[in-house]
Amino acid sequence: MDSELDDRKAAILRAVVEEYIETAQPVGSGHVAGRPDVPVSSATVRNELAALEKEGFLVQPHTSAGRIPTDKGYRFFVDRLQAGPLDPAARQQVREFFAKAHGELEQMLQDTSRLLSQMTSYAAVVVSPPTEAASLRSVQVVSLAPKLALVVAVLSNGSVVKHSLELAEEVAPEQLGALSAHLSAHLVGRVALDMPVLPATGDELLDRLAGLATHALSDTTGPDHEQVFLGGASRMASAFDAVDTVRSVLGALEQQYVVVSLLRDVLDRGLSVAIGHEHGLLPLAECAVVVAPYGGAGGDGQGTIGVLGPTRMNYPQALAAVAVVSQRLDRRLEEG
Amino acid sequence: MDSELDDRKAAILRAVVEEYIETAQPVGSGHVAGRPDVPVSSATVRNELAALEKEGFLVQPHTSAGRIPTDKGYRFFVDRLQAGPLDPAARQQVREFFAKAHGELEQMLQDTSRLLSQMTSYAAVVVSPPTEAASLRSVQVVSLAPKLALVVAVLSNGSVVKHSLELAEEVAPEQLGALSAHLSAHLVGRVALDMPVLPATGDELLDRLAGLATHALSDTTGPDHEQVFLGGASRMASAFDAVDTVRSVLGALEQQYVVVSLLRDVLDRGLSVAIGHEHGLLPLAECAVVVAPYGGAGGDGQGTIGVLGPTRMNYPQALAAVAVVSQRLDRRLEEG
DNA sequence: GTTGGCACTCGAGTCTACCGAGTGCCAGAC
DNA sequence: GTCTGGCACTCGGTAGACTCGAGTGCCAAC
Repeated sequence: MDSELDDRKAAILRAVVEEYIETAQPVGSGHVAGRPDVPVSSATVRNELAALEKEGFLVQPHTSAGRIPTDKGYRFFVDRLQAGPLDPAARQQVREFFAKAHGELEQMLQDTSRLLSQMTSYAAVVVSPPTEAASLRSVQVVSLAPKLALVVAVLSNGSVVKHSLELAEEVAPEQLGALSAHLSAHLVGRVALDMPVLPATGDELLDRLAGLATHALSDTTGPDHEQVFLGGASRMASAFDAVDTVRSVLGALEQQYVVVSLLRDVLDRGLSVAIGHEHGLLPLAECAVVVAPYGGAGGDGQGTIGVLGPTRMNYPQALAAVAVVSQRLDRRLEEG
Repeated sequence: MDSELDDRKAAILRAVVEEYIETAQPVGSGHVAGRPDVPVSSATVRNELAALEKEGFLVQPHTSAGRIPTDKGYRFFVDRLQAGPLDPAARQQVREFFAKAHGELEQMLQDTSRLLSQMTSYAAVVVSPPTEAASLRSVQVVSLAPKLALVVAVLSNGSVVKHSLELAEEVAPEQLGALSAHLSAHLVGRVALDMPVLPATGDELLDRLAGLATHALSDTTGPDHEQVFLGGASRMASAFDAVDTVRSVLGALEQQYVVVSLLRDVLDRGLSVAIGHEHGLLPLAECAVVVAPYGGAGGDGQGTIGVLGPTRMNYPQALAAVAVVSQRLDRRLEEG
């Protein structure tokens, strides 16, 4: 890495990033030179700015304009960021939220995405923990129509999965009862992901239905069945002024699998922030995302939360918000 | 009503609306005079335009510009609209969609909102049928943690509702089993909305838990528990050029109860189209909505579908799309 | 009642000039 | 050497002048 910048360059770069995040205007040497941590003249700053531009940390929209950070510039800034504490008002807001948060997991995650969005004034995403790691607490098959039944399973993390079964012939309610009992006996307590082949019972119809049901269950509990809760997408409209950018960003957010794989990818690479082109998604090239995992302690699998904003987002605030919310969510899930 | 327009005025108004919907530009007398159904000179058209403006059907953005329809102008246009047939390509698209649509109700409704959005290139909303009218097919209480249980109910329309129960003391699994049986015996087959007070069993704990559970169920199956599926919200970004409008519209769409009550309100007033200020929602003042009910035949309650676009939306297309999709959805739900 | 003609209006686009924030570079000071 | 003040230069943005053209309202004539 050539990101060995001397102290002064680092201070100047940080100043430019901070100023640009605040004003959204290209930053000139004069604005930086005034600062207490940059005790040199604007001429010196200009020389340094030129050097920083040559090294790829800054760009000039055009000659005789100020500088704007590149993705690389933001990256340098974020990497040196010591996590500042969240401001007390926001802290209080989080505390109150989790004091009141009760009831269904899904509802809470949805509300959490709203909370995060409100705290940061960017869009927020909460991905539920995958159901793979959870164990089955209950399995039941319910008849809906003569040739239609529904498998309903309750998992240890409180989520409920269901899948309809289209039956080739009519099945008597008693047989569905026997099926439910058979499935319960062999599946309850097992990890949801590995659906075993059930032992034959001698009853051909029962065995066939059991096969259908286990197949259906592994369909709905397998990977790629995370739920995505998106909050505050409308705030992306204020984050960009080009209406085209807004549309492409919102379009990308509508595709849940894009969001899920983005967050997963970032975490897999050991990052907590991905800026602009660092993640490969073209429609989100002007966005940065701040992510954190949550859960996983109780063996129930990890979920992810994230904040999505423009690359010139308020990183300290976003990092602090994501950190504190993920911690609280952790604690909450451990309590059950 | 003063909307007694003679034939020529009506034809001119229709021409202006059509032209404006197509071009998004103020329409001048010259463009209208050329048409086959307006066989008069532009001077005559000008006189009529001035009259239409005085009666409130049109406005002029500024002197010496063409005319733009008002909400009242669109209303007149829509009321005289004879429902044209959907173009064959879209018809085919719908057919294919419903041929493939299988599985869960929720998934299908979500996909339907995407379909509608794609057909019209506006945002689309699907509100699930309320669970009030459905009957209970199964009730079960499952233990999640020592002091936490989950009531899970399956309804006749295939939806599954759940509600967590926070218990004051630890309850043995056998007792939850007894509770499930007790609830099943008295609730299965009943309409979800009217939860009765269960007869006393002599077991004080059981009765107390049963009370908790029925209360929880009426909580989740009562009114205001419709699910809302929103598709293609990002398309609203292209519908307006003011970024502020986009943000306020998207913000309104994020609040589900706003959407639900908007659609319900429109249907209650016997309308299938609400334009601009006709519905009272300020953030959606520049939007029009085309709605239709679906379902309700099997006694399972009516749901609603709708298309939301700018007031200058393509009404014939939207009306046709909404009509055909709601019909198909109807048929689909009757099949089960 | 309808029409062609005409004077008028006003937004949009083009061109110009100007201002000012910002740059790069250089010569001199520390 | 490194920093700094000075200076010439660049270039986007704004404001004013001008033109163009689509559109209007009105009136006299058919």
